[in-house]
Amino acid sequence: MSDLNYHHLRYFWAVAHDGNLTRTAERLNLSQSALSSQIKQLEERLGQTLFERRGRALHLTEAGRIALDHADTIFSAGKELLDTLRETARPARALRVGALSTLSRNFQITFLEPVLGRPDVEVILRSGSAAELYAALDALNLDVVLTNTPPARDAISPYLTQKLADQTVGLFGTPDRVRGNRPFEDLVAEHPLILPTRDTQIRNAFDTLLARVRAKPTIAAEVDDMAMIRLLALRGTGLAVVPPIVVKDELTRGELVQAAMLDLHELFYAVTLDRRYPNPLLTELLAAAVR
Amino acid sequence: MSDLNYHHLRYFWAVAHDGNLTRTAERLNLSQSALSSQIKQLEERLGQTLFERRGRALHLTEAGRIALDHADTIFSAGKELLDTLRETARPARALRVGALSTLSRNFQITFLEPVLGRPDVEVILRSGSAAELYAALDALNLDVVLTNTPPARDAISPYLTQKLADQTVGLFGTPDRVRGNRPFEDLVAEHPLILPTRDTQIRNAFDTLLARVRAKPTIAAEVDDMAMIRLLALRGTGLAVVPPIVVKDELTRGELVQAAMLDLHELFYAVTLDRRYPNPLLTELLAAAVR
DNA sequence: GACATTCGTTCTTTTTAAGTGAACGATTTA
DNA sequence: TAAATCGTTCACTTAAAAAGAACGAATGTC
Repeated sequence: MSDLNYHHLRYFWAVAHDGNLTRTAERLNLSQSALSSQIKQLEERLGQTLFERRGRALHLTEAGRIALDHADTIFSAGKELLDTLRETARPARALRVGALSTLSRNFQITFLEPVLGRPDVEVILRSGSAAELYAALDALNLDVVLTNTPPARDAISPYLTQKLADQTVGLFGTPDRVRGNRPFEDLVAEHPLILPTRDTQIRNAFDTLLARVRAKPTIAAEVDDMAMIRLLALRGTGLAVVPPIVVKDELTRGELVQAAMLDLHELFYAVTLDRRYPNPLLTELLAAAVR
Repeated sequence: MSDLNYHHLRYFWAVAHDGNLTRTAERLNLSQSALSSQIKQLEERLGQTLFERRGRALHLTEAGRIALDHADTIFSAGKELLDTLRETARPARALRVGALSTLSRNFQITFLEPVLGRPDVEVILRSGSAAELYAALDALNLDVVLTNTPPARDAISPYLTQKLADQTVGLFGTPDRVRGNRPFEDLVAEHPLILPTRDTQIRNAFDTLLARVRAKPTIAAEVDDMAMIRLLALRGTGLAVVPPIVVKDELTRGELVQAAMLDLHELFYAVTLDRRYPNPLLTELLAAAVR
């Protein structure tokens, strides 16, 4: 049975990360001597010096580096224990969701529906750019990021990406603009288009489709916000290139109609960190989304 | 900064694994009340009960299970820290090698050469059957297992297998037995053979070769020990089917000569566990072996 | 080079946490 | 039903953590 003193190890860990004993002591509201003597005791217990005293500075020895690696493991697990129990203990359990600013609100609502309105669940929704959202996910400030552009996949990626939905993309416009059943080529030749901006998968696929039929349409707008695309279509600016969920309500009310369905798909993803103890609410939502 | 008390957590961890507070106290040479009051303090710090008191027994709550999982992580990292530093601190650093009993000693020496004779390195060599060696590897009593038969590969295998050498197999005999340049079919028809036992890759491949030339040789011996094959060849019992490294010295001294080289290969492997902090000596050896 | 400042270490004393043993209540066992 | 067992609480004792002063060595400034 180990009799490592974890209290001493934590002081070592704090000093090792800071590199200066006096400053660490101030930060922890301790005297220098408390730190100094307890790190010394740890060194005696381990049978090796962890710091090389060069001048007034402390430099990690090889043994110190080994100890620091293990201490990182130990104290991050300790932090995660506190965080997890803090959440478990809350009367209202929290689910923190980040969504790309440009992502359909209807889609977000549909995804969150299983937990919305429950008295024991607090949903915290944040929107932002991909970079902002992934930073927050990394900092454990978000449980999940909803996006239509998954992060790059490589061997060292800390992310888990789950596909939630696959929406066929269509052309939509006001009833006066959309008459009868017209071929795609004619539609894009006749009507100005309201397109997503270039850095989206829909846009890329759409441009490919245009190239294939050698079309050179008038582009009325390029917008990075689905809600704005919807509003522009509603005021008659042109035909919108979006998944139907974006304009669901307007379709129901007959304010917008479908001009054509395209052989294009927008995919929706949930991106999470591979956490040892994932938020149970999230597990629940992801399970519901794939049914 | 976390202010979790790891000393309290360790007591909780010990009781949780044992399931009985009194027995745990005895084992740790403490009073019951020391355990009871410190676990109570931990519960207060965490804001949740970790044990449900049913009758006189303690049962883990959900929070208790979460805490136990994290504690397992924490204290196994703590143990590994102690183990690692204990090894690092030894004046003679240890490398524990297991080798299949039947494996060429010359090969073993060649592999270990970079660390043999160094004053700061102690090499511990064990031989045994595959099953014995893998059990010792699993129990962390060995750093590496040298073998000519790698373990089965599957997704949950804890082993890392590295190929070290690829030796072409030949026929070897005493000079009086080996005259001129004879075809393989003639050699095996004329001379009794000294073969590895059936459960080896060499033997399997050799039997296939025999079948291909429709040969029915006289088998003088089937041996599971390379050193014994060498001795039998030396005393003129027949032609030995082995990689040259097995009879390296005898070839140099002219006590044995090569009758033929075969289109057969014996592979040598190093098998290790995927450890977070591998023995540096081993890392060094494996790097040298592939150069 | 002289002097001032800064950093970490050591020592003694004070404060806080860990541990003991007795008493007790609740549960289990025979 | 009585005895045994288990965990909890309390008052007290022991051990560990922490403070503050003194000090030596290194670093920085003029």
